[in-house]
Amino acid sequence: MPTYNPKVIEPRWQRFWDEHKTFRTPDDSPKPKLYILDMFPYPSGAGLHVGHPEGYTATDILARYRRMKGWNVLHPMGWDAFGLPAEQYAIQTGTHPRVTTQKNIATFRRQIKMLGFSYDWDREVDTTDPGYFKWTQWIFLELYDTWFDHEAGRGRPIAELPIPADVQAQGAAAVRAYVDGKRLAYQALVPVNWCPELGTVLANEEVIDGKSERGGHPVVRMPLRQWLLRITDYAERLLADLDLVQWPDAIKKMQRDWIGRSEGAEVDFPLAGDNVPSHDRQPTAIEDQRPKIGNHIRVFTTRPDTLFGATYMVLAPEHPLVDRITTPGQRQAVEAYKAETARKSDLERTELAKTKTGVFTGAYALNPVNDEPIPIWIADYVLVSYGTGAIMAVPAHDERDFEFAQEFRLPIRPVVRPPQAWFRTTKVYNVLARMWEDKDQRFDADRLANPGSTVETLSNFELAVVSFASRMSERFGRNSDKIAEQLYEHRVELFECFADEGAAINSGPFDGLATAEFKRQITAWLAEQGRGQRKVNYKLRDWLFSRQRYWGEPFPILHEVDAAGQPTGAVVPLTVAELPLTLPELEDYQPSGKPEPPLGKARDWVEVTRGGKRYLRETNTMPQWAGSCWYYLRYLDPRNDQAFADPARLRRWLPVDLYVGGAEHAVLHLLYARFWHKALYDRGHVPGPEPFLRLVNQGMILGETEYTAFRKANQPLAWVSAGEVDFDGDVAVHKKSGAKLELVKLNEDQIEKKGDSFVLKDQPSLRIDARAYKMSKARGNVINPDDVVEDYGADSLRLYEMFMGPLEATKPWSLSGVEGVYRFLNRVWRLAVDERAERLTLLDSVQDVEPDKETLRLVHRTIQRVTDDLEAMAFNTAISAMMELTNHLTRQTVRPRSALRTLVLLLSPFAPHLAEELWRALGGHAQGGHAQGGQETLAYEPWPAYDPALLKTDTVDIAVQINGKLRGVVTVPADIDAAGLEKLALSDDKIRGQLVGKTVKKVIVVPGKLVNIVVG
RNA sequence: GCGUGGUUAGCUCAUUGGUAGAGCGCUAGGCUCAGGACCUAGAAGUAGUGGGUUCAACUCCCGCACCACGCUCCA
Repeated sequence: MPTYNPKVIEPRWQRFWDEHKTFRTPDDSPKPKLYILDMFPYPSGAGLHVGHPEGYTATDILARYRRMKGWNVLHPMGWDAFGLPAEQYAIQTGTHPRVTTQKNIATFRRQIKMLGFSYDWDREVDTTDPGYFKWTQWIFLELYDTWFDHEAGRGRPIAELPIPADVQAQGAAAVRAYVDGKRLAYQALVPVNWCPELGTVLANEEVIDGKSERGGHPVVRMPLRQWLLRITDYAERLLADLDLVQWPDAIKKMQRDWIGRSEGAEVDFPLAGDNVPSHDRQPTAIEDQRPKIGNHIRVFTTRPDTLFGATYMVLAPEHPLVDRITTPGQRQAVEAYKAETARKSDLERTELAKTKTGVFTGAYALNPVNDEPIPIWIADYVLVSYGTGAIMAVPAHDERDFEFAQEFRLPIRPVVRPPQAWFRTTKVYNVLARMWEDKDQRFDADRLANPGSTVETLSNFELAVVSFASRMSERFGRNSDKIAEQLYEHRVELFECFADEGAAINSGPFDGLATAEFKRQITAWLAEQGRGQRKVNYKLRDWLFSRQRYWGEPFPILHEVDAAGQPTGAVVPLTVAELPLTLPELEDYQPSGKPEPPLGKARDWVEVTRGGKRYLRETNTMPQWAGSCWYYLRYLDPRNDQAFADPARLRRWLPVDLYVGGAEHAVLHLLYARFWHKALYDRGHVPGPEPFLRLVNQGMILGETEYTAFRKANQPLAWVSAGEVDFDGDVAVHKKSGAKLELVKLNEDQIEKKGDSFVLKDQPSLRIDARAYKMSKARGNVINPDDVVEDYGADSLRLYEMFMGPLEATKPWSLSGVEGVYRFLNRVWRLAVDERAERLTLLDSVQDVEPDKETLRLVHRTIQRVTDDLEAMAFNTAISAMMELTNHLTRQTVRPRSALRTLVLLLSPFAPHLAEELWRALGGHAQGGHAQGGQETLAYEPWPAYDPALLKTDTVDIAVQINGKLRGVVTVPADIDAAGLEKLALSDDKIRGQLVGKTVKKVIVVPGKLVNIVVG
């Protein structure tokens, strides 16, 4: 056993930590608290991936480090175990998802424990455990019981919702509808992303380019009754409170973009003519989700200052007004266009956006600022889901409207005068400049007067500019700025679209106003006239919260039915005492192929009679996000069956001090969790407004770098250089010929670096492709952590994952890198242990002596570097520092025990098994007796401290530059002053020789660093 | 198309505007029957590219190229 054998020591220490509950976290410790959280995994059937241990190792290192620094660290782990794969497996095999899930959890738990993480396993949670989802359901009921008071800016109990008198007057049903329309959890008939393949609807966020995020199945849109969560009510606070957290700027930006706040105005354009039905009915609560219907078209604009430039309007093809306003003559064209749009997937709608399409409805609206009739079109570049689903088009000042107007020859009216700087970048300005110069007489007035001579030398564009400019020059001379301005006002079609801010023109009484001021005034005017109002719009949509699946949390909701079995619309929530509502057992999990949830098959479960009334249970289930929205709260009190967590514990541990996970959750999970947290906060259940104080995203780990050469198919010698190839990782195409090329995978020893690319060793003129790819089964480059642990041990895997590079970076896996850190751990082992001994014995060279000066300095320097690097989460450089110290100590024939003990403590958060073993060999704790785990573990040893006085050296090497070029190095006492340093540098033989015959103009002295002599 | 981050030794990365470094890998020698491991020594750099600021630029500013990630008709 004297050689380093992770297979023996790692399981032994894991058992030790388990049996002694070394990492159990007391809730009542006097030490300062620290909550270090990992994003818990979805336990898939494929087992742990090397990406998981990356973040988990980083947090484990910090947790272990902080414990040694005297903090009471909460570091838990659990399972996000509801979700599609287990259910898909059930459909295929008939195995209950619970069985599959428990099996997968067992695998994940084994794999994670095998890596020696210091979790408090007494706090393990599982989102599929009824004891857990009881409280997921409870939180849903809290949301159901909450409305958002926009005046107060916070959620309040539904009992406090004021009911308007006119609603009250309409009776109980109206009041119920009104209240239900205000709840944070509400039902609506909404167009959903129905995925026939998966048998479920998906959230917008789960649909990418018209396909499901998981599996890439096609998605179609259809209306369905759904549960939604009113996250949009919290948009403002979700945005503002980003200022309260220490997250990467990139993630904050992604959340801001996702919320997509824009300020502007809603403006009503009255419909012109008599093609509008005069009756106007109250929209129902469900219709309230859709654009307003009335005798006007309501639009949202961020540029109300351009209202005078609105020359047409566009409705989304799905806009409810379309059918009502379309004139008989246009109906056929409109219907055809609508059908065409409906056929297109979202992907096609955006990809084919190169040329704008649309159809005139035949109807007109009146511009509210000047009562001018403008045509109403439909076009798919207007989205029904954003704003009001309708726009006013200002082609002069909006790129999309500009393109559309050009396509359909609609009028363009400039209402904003661009600044001079912009004019100077235009083609018009360029023509004007050439016209004044007129080197080649092309713009000569006499020749212009004679049409025959100009046609072939001037383009139509030039001709238009020139003819207008020559008239203008009577008034403005050769002032291009003035003339361009005039041209813009009268011949705007000669310009590109200008979408920025400027001064108002062609806007009646508002002419001359700057954009910002114009916006203020026109918005006030619109409000006064009852034609519009200030409006803040969000890209964020309400959160579609139901899934037509089996393996998810059932909604704790009953729908009342009448004697005929038809729903009355009344909804009754379960009481807390009735929770958890568990899933019924099913015979089969096969989706029906229709959007009816599988739970509907469990009739006994669905049909409920209470108090003489009949009810049906809600058969939708919650999405996977639900359980992960609040798991960090449950860790604080995982077995509590009276509350989701004890308030005192919530106060003690929140917020999470550090949250580490993949950037793929940058928007969805983190936004949803923040939303729930804020709702809970408003209802007084959690102590602060934000759940996660600090967030760090680990980067992705790619497969090993692959080297690929290309050659023409069936021509073994017809190589093609990588520069001439379009290669996406799978298919290579010859740029010139368009021919598909054959790929040849190369080994590292077949290639070499030449310049900034790799070439074939045998044929150095042939460049090859070198890149690393995402790990995937299809590519066959997946690394299994089990294999790495089997071959090198958990400590090597941990250390390597941290040594690969900065935590946040994307980086390729390298087997030789793993071997490198494994050899490093072997060297550390051999620093202390006699490999030839039968039992664990220290080498004779390990002695109780004072370290020499250099060793002592290096030890303290290493403590400083490792400590600073840990604070900065720069694990890779910390490891590098320990390697340097190890290499130094290896060279010593006498190794001071104290130096080794320090190294072992520094290394212990990274490679805890090896460190524990060596710590024990080196004598363990001097006094003995620890609060937790006894004296036999180093887990609570004080972290080494360094003495700044010991970091200093007696002498330093100073660079001497002449005119900024290094010309010599002088060794001087470390504490020399500037004057002394200058004198020493100037008197250095080498430097004196260089200065012969030159005048010293200036000497720059930076004590401790360098001397720069500037000569003439 | 827009935004963010990046480009330093073969690889992965360090480098408060002041002498370009580390680890791994590589090469040679030692040890070994040999290989591996180990020990010793060594080579390896126009800091992507072009400008600017400065006594001095890898570092600050601007342009370009390439890579990664995010957003993408959001009115």
